Amino acid sequence: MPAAPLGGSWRLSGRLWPTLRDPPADAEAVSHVLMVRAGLVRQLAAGLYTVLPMGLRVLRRVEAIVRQEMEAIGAQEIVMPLLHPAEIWEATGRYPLDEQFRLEDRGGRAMVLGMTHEEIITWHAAREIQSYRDLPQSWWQMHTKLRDEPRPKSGMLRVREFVMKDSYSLDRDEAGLERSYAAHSEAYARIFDRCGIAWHLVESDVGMMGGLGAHEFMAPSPAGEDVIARCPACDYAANVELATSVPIEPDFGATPAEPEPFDTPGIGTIAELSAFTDLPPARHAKSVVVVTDGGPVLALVRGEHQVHDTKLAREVGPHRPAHEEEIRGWFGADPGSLGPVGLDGVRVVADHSLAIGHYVTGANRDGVHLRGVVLGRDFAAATADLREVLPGEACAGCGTPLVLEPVIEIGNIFKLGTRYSAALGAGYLDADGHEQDIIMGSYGIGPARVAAAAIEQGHDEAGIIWPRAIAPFDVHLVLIGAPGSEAAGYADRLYDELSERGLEVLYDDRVHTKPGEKFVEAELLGCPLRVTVGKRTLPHGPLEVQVRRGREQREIALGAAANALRELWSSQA
RNA sequence: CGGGACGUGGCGCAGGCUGGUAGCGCACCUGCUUUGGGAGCAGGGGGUCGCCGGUUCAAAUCCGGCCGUCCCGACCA
Repeated sequence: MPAAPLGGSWRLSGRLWPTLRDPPADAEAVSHVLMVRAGLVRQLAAGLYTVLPMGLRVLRRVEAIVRQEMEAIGAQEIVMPLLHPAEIWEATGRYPLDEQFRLEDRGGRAMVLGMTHEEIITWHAAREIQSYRDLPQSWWQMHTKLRDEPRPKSGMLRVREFVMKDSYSLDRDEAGLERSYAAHSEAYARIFDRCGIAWHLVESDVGMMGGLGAHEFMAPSPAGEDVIARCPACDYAANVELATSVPIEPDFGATPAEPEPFDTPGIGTIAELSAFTDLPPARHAKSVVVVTDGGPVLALVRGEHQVHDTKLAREVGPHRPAHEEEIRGWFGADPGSLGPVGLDGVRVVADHSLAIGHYVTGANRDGVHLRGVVLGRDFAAATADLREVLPGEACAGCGTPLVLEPVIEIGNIFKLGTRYSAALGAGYLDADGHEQDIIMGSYGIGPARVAAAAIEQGHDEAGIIWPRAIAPFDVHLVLIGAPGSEAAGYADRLYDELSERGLEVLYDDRVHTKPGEKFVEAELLGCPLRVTVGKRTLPHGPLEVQVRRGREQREIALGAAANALRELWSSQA
């Protein structure tokens, strides 16, 4: 049987299916171009898309797979409002988030459009869950989220309004959370496998969700906004926001007894400095100045590394880059000659890698640097993981060089713990009669992103190549011949026979469309099999079949053609 | 939010410097021909040139402001 039969078969004539010959001017991402050209979606405004009938079929198939796998782990489907009273969000401190759409009702009551539903789920849990006997629970919905994104982009990959499958687990204790978390993780793995998408499970930052830990499901694609570091040998994989590695150590030579100043006229960047000193970038320490609520912070990484903002934020909290005037005031020098030695009133945080070796740093005097600077001896600093992993650095687990690759985030899972239940009073009485906070988890999938990722991973110059499970149709049947012709009669019968065998068929029975146009549009849409029925091969056959992936031509005998097509369909990815 | 680009029939674009009654391709309508890879010929319909203001006898074109969309950097299904 088809993976997710849903919409039934269609005759194409009279349907809304507007395809475009040219790529839209404002589309860049492959999935964006193809979704618009193939008549799946139309843009209303930045980050807002209308899903057309053909696109909706794809989403429905993804959703059906998600729904089956949610049912399979015992999660229960509900639907929550999109419009929320603001005070629920105030209770968890997330009301001021920039992504929140805010509005008032006619009575002046502050409301928000839901960007996610942790608060609402927890609010209900606080009322419906009384006893440890009521736990565990998993509740989920397939519903719209609204986010005032700073920058919608790449078509359906980053939008302001989208449907999310979001589920929430409620448990008595952390062991229960671990079970719910694992159940969701395994369900997600099945979902993405069934959708025919290549993916990696990676460790991730908890971000705005907060909580105890998180993972993301990442689909490799050049169009991706995230980057993961992955070990080809063991199973280590993490978002670069979190990834660690063993850096490649330079040869430090002997450590000088004390820092030695030297003139570096006009030197500003690590590259210039490295050329000037004839030492590799790894022998230098890079100074990055940010401003936090608690004042200026100097972040130090080795010259070949970049400070990763999320990592720095975990250490020092929210921050912004310092202005040049501020830097002059604190350091007495311009950016380019900054360093940690002899600093007063500036907190210094160094990457772990600086604990070994001695380094060239700025001397906090314009045009002067120090060589032989040693952490702990010449300056004091906390060490932390601040740097972004570089490709080729060793996996901390097994030593194999890591690979970095761009990815699309298609799903995520969070161990929330008690952050929301504590804030909203969602507790239960345990077996001893003690009040406990519910331990929560939250789990999201964006079906439209799954579809977009499938296109990013499956396309050629002619158009989309859908994985069979989420293609809009299983078979694209192209009739070449007028109504009443022998070809039309045969195509009508084949349409019925294929449909009876559980295949969903798009029957291109349009009368005023040229054969060439039908072929081109079929390849643009990208269903797994295209069958052509025309007088060229009738009445004796064979049927011409094109396998979309690779555009390979096959011939199928007329007798038992429907069964043969079903077999061929079953063999597709 | 910082930086860049672009807004001209449904779609893709030209015109703009050098102001003078808006053009091309596709799509659409009618007719004939055509019917296996986005058909041919003929005829036809459709645009306050993003908006507001300014300069000018005259503005798609020059100037100013605003709005919108996309791309690059800081944020997330």
